[in-house]
Amino acid sequence: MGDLAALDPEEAAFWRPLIRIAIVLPRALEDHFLPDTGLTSTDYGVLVALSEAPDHLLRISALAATTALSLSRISRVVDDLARRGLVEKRRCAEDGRASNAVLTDAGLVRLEAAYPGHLARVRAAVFDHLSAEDIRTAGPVLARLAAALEATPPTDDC
Amino acid sequence: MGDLAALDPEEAAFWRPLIRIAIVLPRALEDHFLPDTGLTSTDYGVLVALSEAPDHLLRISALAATTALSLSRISRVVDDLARRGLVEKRRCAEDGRASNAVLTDAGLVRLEAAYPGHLARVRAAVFDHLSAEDIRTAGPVLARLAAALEATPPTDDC
DNA sequence: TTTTGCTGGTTGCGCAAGCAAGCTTTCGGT
DNA sequence: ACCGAAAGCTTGCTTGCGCAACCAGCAAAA
Repeated sequence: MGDLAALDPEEAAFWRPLIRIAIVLPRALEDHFLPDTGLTSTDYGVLVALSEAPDHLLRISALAATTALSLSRISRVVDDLARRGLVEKRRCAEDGRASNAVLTDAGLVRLEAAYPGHLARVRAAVFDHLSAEDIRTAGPVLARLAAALEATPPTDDC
Repeated sequence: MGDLAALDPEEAAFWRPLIRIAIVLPRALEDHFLPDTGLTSTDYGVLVALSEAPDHLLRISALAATTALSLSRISRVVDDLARRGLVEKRRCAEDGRASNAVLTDAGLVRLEAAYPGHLARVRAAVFDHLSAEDIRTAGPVLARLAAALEATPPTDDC
């Protein structure tokens, strides 16, 4: 939703599409997740994060950070995935407060089954509409922006 | 959340930051809305849409489209804004089924009060971290992508 | 003019998600 | 060894949101 007046035209031409994408893209992908795979996009994100972790194992809190979800939400999502057998929840040996989530074989199978369809959706939604040149030029800019957003939390001044 | 394996490196370097931004950016902005302005970012979006419309007036359904929200959601949001006096809801004269939402003076005042703070947040979150060059090169790519996303709804094939 | 169907919007309900408070385990200081 | 504080979740409650079912007004056919 725009401000525009006080952004110069080039900023506005960057900003407008950006928030629009941020709003529309996730929904566009999400819509097909449950029907196609029996997984929420959140579920999928958790499974992906685990699949990329050493030993397919992550702390609950690490999972919250990498998925950008709250601790409370992750707690419930992991419980749910555990009940469905896609993940196992283990009390951490060296710290009795902590828990680890581990990807089960069933979870990996499920993830691999979901992957191709998801990839096809991503291509259809995004890459089919952009040239290689587009991707090469905009990629680094997006990377810088993403990095900046990750770093913001500390003491947000005015 | 990533796929990566089957995306080539440049695609992955575009995709990864993009979904991350789509997830993190809206939350980063949203967090300050309510405390700062007494408005949800959704409320704000509705007020902006009205402020840009001729006569500060839009059909409920048009509002749903421009804010990318469901009809049911918009219906409730507008009711709420109306109860708070920021918007007026009028039965449409030439079509008895339809309703129009009109921005009230109080609504405009509220919007103008919220604007500078929001703009500052946007600058702090986004533009402070990007060069003019970044904005100029990535803007058109984002515009193309946004346009493609708007156009997708009709019969999503494989 | 009545009936059938469509369009615009609203309401009932369920789900995802966050916040705040709570519980347990650990750690640092004494 | 003990006590207070902090870390790492978990649980209760509230909110934002969409879907599906619904109702009212219009429109086209009968």
